[in-house]
Amino acid sequence: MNNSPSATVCRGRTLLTAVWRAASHIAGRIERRLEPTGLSLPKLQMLTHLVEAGEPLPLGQLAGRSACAKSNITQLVDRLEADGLVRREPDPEDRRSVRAAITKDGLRAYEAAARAQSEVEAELLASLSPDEQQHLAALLERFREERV
Amino acid sequence: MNNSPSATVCRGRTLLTAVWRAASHIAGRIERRLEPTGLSLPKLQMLTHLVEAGEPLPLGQLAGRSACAKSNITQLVDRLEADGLVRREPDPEDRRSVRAAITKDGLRAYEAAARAQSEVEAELLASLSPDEQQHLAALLERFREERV
DNA sequence: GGAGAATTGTTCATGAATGAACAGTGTGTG
DNA sequence: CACACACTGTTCATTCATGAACAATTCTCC
Repeated sequence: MNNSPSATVCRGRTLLTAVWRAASHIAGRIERRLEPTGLSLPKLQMLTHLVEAGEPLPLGQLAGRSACAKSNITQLVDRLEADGLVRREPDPEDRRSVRAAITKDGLRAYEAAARAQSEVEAELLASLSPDEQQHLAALLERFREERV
Repeated sequence: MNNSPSATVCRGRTLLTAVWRAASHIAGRIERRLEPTGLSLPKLQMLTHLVEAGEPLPLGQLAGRSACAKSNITQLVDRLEADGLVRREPDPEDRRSVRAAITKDGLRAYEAAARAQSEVEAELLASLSPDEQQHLAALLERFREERV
């Protein structure tokens, strides 16, 4: 999704590309539904972390939870701050650290976007029975089990 | 994959994120293995289209086959041309059109990269029996069947 | 206590993607 | 024939992602 129906790559006929296409399809659907909220998937992700944490988070924490580079967070927070959805605040305990705090507007945007996301997810999951969902999750998990 | 172990997005605990994580994981593995060849996944994808077509392709064709924006192809071909892996040639039949032709260097790079890609795919697929692969593919396909 | 190492966030250069706007070219149809 | 329309690729502004280099701060340990 790299944000967006983003990631394109692929093609070929293998199972791996099927996984990739499914992921792109999902991300695309969600992002389209997110449009009216003005949030992108990466932005929603940031807000979600902040809401779930229930308190301002140091940018490094955000990078960790999103599994992405610190420099990416710097920029993402720049944009969120420009949108007025997040505020940077200094950490008195550690002067190296900067914490991101969600604003009232940020919370409002989050709520609408989270709802939209859930709707799409529900729609997509409706294609599969609970059993099938479980099975799919189990199969996907296997790719990550490294024996290397 | 935006390239890259690219797309990060995600998080949450749903099945959808499992799909996304699996895709990122696969892309990441392939891109790491591609590093010595100097090709990224998107670049390899372009070369693959050209090799499979067996002839120079108009940029619009490439955009269609990769399911991405034309402007992205313009840039991708710019970079491939800078690398000496592809050549732009005018189409005498239609002066609007520009065709991308793979060079000898491009073919060499493609061969090495395609080999690397196959290796990784084989490694990953080894985690699943043929039956499971089929099942997984079928399940993933369901997401794309729209009843909307 | 002070020197060296580790951590935190920023900056910069680059790659990959999008969409809007644009300039040339080709194709009708009246 | 000419005008309107459609198509092709490029340019531009923007987003999202990475990794390397850096400044400030904190930690460690002699």
